[in-house]
Amino acid sequence: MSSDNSPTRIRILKAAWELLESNPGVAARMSDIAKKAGVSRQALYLHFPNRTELFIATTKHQDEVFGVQEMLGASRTATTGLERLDAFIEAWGNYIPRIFGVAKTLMVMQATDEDAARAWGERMADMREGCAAAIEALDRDGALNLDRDSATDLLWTLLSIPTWEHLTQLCSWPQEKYIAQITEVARKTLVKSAG
Amino acid sequence: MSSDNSPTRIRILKAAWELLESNPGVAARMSDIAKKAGVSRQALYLHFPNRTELFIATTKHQDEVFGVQEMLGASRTATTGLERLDAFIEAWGNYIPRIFGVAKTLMVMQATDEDAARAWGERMADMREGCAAAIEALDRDGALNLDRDSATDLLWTLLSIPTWEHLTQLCSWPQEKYIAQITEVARKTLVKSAG
DNA sequence: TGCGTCAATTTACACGGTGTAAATAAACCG
DNA sequence: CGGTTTATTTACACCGTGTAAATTGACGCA
Repeated sequence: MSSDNSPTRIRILKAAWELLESNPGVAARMSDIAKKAGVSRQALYLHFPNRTELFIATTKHQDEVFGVQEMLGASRTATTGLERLDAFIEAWGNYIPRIFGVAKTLMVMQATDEDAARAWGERMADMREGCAAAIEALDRDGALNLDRDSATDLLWTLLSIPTWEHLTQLCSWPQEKYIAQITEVARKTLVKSAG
Repeated sequence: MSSDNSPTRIRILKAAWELLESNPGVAARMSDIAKKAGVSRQALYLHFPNRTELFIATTKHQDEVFGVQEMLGASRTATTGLERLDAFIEAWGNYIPRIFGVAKTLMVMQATDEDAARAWGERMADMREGCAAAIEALDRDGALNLDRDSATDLLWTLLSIPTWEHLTQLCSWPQEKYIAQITEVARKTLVKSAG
């Protein structure tokens, strides 16, 4: 899926990735990334048109390495809607911490950079598809408490990265507590007469 | 509460405020603010040490003008815990759109600027107090479903600005729907056997 | 050996935005 | 009138991004 697999390109992506991860949202400078990749600053521009595109490429590379598609696809094998909801929350919820560093950076850049906003928007739209599918499964079971759109929006928000950040970083909830509580909230608000 | 009330200082704050509001998160440049305030760029530095402090002062000024304290205090007059929860959600939830422009800017700057992070953190800590008070009232009624801390964290997250932004901006929920649904979620997850 | 080419390096520079500094002007007040 | 405050103008240092150009080194190939 990547247009170029030259080893230095990969080295650069890895360097960017590590820097963003160690300092989420702060958006490392080009010179930092270059140094970490063992490459001159100008060399970065041989592989990426600008800083924003480098970061976008970093997220895409990350998705490739981790295989988001397969991961989220797993939840599709669940039989009942409720099982599927749980599986999706667990799959996505446990994926967030792995991508948080890069994701946060792109989220922050979104405010000032149109390309970053577009890239981030697409990524979140993909995620919403997963929410919609889980909600649909619930609805087919006749277990949905709300209209589909509202339910999808709500689940989408519950599973958003800022929500994860708020609970695990600001409130210092351990990851397991986050998963457990979000699952609880989702069930109580979305599933008909369920605890 | 403000240390200086010179008319130009106020004009500058108002200009910054309007600019941030019309373009949330993008962080207007000093020259833009100066132009809007009808003042030279350098004059800004006579009133504020730097850009970050100007924005921090802008939020404080805003809180003064709007009177957050009184607004949130109103929810304290409710008798039962449930009424109080509802009142708090409505008060704060309807306050968010008024401050969103400036708030978002500070949130974005938080990532790169320590002073902004500190100021924003304090503001959010204040808000958490309100959540804690509402939860406490619920608990006194014996109507709380969770331990106090977890419940407070959850309500705090539910009422966070990113959550509001996600639902009203990304999902284009009207403000009333936001209030109604958040109230619903809060009740279902926090209040013992309530719909 | 020599040529072309590709990747990367070095050096230099333009641009935009922040913040500092200094000299000047205008308004106000005693 | 002189002093103080407030703001203005101009200039500049600094930093980070992105563009450009000249240079080097390695590789394959005839």
